[in-house]
Amino acid sequence: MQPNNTSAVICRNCALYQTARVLGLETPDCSSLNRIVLRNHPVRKNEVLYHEGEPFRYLYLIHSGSCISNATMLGNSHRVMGFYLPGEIAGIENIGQETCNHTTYALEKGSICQLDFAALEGTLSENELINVQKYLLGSAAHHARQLQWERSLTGLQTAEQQIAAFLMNIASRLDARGFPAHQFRLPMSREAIADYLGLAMETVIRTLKNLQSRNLIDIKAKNIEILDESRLNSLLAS
Amino acid sequence: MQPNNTSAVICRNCALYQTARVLGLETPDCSSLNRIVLRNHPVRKNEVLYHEGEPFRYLYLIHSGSCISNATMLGNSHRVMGFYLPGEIAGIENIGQETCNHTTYALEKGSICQLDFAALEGTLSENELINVQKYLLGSAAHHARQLQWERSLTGLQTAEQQIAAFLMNIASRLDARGFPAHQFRLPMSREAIADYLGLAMETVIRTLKNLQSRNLIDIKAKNIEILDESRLNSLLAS
DNA sequence: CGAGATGTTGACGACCCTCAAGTGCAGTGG
DNA sequence: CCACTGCACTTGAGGGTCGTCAACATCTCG
Repeated sequence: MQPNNTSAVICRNCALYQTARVLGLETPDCSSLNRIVLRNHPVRKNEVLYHEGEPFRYLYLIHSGSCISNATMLGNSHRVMGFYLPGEIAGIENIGQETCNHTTYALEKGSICQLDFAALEGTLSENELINVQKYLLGSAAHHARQLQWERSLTGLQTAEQQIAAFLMNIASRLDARGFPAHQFRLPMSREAIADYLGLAMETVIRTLKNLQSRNLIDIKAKNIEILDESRLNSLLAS
Repeated sequence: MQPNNTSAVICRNCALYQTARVLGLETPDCSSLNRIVLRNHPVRKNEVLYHEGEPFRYLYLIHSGSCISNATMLGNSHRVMGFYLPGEIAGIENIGQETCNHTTYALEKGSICQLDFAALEGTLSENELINVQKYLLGSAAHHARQLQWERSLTGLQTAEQQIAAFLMNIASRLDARGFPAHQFRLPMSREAIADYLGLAMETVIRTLKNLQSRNLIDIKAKNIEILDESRLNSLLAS
């Protein structure tokens, strides 16, 4: 068997690598987590990670690809609750309750790590458990800050500001994991963006086109390039 | 000194009581937390718990009264980020970073418990620490779910739906801590509600008045009574 | 009691949603 | 290779909701 260099490199982009480091492992191959981690598992487009209402047990660390979360609202309508990009942890908001309250599935082909959260306690030493919990607590708090910031953007602002904020948000999250932040692919449909932001799909399209005509961004289908980050940012300062 | 019955009773309404239980204490007086907890500390109206940018160290468990969080946005404008009601934990979203990113102050006279988060690790036994971390992780995840739900309400809906959702949200949070959920006081100003929801203050006022004229709620100044919960809920199912 | 903060009401206009028609593109089968 | 079908996306016209502005009322507290 050849040395596991490739997955080691991939692992650096993902939250699991951080988790491994917290465990006191210096080797990035995460070997001593193998009992509770399903590593580098491929997922197909539209493959569901977890269903709304099913018992909560696993956290999913996105290696590559991206995911979308949907939830059922009052009146049985559905709503896009969020997106997970490479390196992020899907399912962390389920901690502390019996069942999952979103349905999360892959937007494109990719790979994930599956971490058996329920088995953490029985598997790790007390010291290891403290470190993993500390790490997850930090991640959950980070997630909450992220949501708080996003919540503060919706409603008050114009559609243009919301779209700009959405793009900057995706860019900064990609940047945080070492991916190119000025040229990337929006894996979700225009409709999903609209649903997520609470706008009409037509407004999303018109606004993107308008930003393009002013040379702030360049879009071709799902591929986006941020041409003038500072002007895009200054749109948010109202 | 007389037995500490009153604060023991108060303590049942607050997150600290839960924290004490996780620590394995059967007595609700939280006595063995005293080294890291400042208990039942009175706060005046407008008294600041923590400032944006100052080092993060404490969690604040609201005994009585309520708090509001503000944050500085791009362009030095300010925005209401959230409210904390009795029994909730202010500051939990700061975990994992060096500094606080909101300014949080009391909306009215009340009392709080201050928990020295930084000193948790050195003070508690490994087993106790695991339990406290587990509890805080659950609280942070709960907070994230709450924010996710709130985020999903803003933007898509009409002003009326947002106001209705806001009222139901406050009511359910009060209900969760054993307070009356159909008749309560809105401790924050109309302007703060508007800012929080991303609406104009005038819209908040007009919408509340409209709900009142349809006998869904009754308002006198800051005192609100929910007259028809089911119809109020059905507004959300669009 | 007076002054500033907070809350209320009305008129008008902009932004964005709705509805509807049309375009481009991917996958399928002939 | 080309129609065909379905879906995502695009574009246009019209109307409703809510923000802005301004005047006024009420509350709070020294």
